[in-house]
Amino acid sequence: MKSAYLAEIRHLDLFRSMRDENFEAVMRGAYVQSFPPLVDLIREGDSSDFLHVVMDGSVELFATWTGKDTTIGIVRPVSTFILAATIRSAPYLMSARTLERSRIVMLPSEDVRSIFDEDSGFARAVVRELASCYRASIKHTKTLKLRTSLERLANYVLQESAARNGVDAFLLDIEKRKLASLLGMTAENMSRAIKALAPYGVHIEGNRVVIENRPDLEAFAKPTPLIDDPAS
Amino acid sequence: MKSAYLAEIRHLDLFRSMRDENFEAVMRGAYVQSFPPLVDLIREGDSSDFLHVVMDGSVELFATWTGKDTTIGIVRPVSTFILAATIRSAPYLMSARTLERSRIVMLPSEDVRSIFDEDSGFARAVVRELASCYRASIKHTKTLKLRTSLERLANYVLQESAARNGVDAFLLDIEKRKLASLLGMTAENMSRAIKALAPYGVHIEGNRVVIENRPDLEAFAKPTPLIDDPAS
DNA sequence: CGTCGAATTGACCGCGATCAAGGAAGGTGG
DNA sequence: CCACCTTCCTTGATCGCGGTCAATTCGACG
Repeated sequence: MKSAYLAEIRHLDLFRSMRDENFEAVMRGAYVQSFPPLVDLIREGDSSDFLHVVMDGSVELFATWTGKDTTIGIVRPVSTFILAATIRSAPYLMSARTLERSRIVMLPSEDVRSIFDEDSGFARAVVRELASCYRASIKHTKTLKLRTSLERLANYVLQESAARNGVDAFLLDIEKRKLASLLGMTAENMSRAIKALAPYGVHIEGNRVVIENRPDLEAFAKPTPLIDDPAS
Repeated sequence: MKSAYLAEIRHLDLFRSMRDENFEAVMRGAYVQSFPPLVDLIREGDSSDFLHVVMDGSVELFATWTGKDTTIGIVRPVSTFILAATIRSAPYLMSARTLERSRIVMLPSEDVRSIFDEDSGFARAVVRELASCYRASIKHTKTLKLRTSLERLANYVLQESAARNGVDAFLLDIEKRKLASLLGMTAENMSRAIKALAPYGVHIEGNRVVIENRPDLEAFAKPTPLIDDPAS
């Protein structure tokens, strides 16, 4: 594996505080693979053979039931996914597919579990990571159950802006239909929601988002750190 | 604190594998308190001062936004709640209130965190617990986004039956309006959903549930372990 | 260009929310 | 012991958000 990747992975919260020897051990069994867009990486129900790390590109996590499917999240570099299944040796609850050409590092789950058992620094990092994932999932539940689709979209726009240091204009980095699914609505309804947001000072054309009246938008969206702050 | 409580807590997955000295240390700062029904134990946004353990009674976890509120989960003896906030020293994402007269053990968060830092057995137990919470939350998201309210109710009935060794008749241990909120619907809609379930072989009168035709119910509910199995 | 998938738009429908009223059950006090 | 009250549950009528179906339009790419 390229040493540039090794360094990047080493700097992830998850791997930063583990001992050198253990990091090297877990990386010995790792391999990198490059995938075209729309490749299924894992399927829900499968057993967890690898912990995945996204180095480049992006990966969609989604779930399926009786033919329908819904987007649960998007994973961007550099971060891991399906850590919980790896730790619990349990079947994946979500499927994953690449959205664009992506480079993925795969760490054998068994290696991760055995290092986890003997490196307390790593174990603590895993705890922090899982606590974050759990809290993110609770926030997702809250926005789904407490807000209308229009409110969810408005808060999404504010979140994306905040993630870019509060700029008022930016590009959506996700297909609208994926965003619709993530926010729990249909693609058609997303189109209408985008129009319906204009009176509150947001204009979206193609993938270009412009916030023209932030006070109005915030008055409508009523964001709260207890739902919308990705940290905390 | 009564030693009976100590023994029960000691047998929780979370505390089972920590060293004796550490268990005693974290229990020294603990205290037990008995609450009447409908007492607010914590409020979302507050900082996490205590890890709570429900010994008797039941506790509702719920979240609020702009006046509305929704039930996220019900905690029954013997288990803990808001572990993630404790570990991350982050504000609570959910509020908690007693549903009935309840006995709660409260462990100072700071003690939990410091033991967590030095007892790797405990740290691993925390990881397993958090991974479970996270996976449960994902399952909740999946049922919300992929199913209609009637399907959610049907699967809830099957889950409760399974939790009682598959009996065909049992009592709801939660108010219908709470159940409605948990499943993401209104109390009125719950009443109608209960009626609508009768053709599939389920009859609910008061808090008495009777499954009269399990094959029909299962054919309609289409349960899957990837959403409905509380373990895994 | 031509093609294919995404996005948009319109028309319609239905699930579930809301509003309003009535009934059942359980607890309390006279 | 019973009248009363509170609380939850139920039922009916109506509304609207969001889903579905269908038909264009847009846009990226070969």
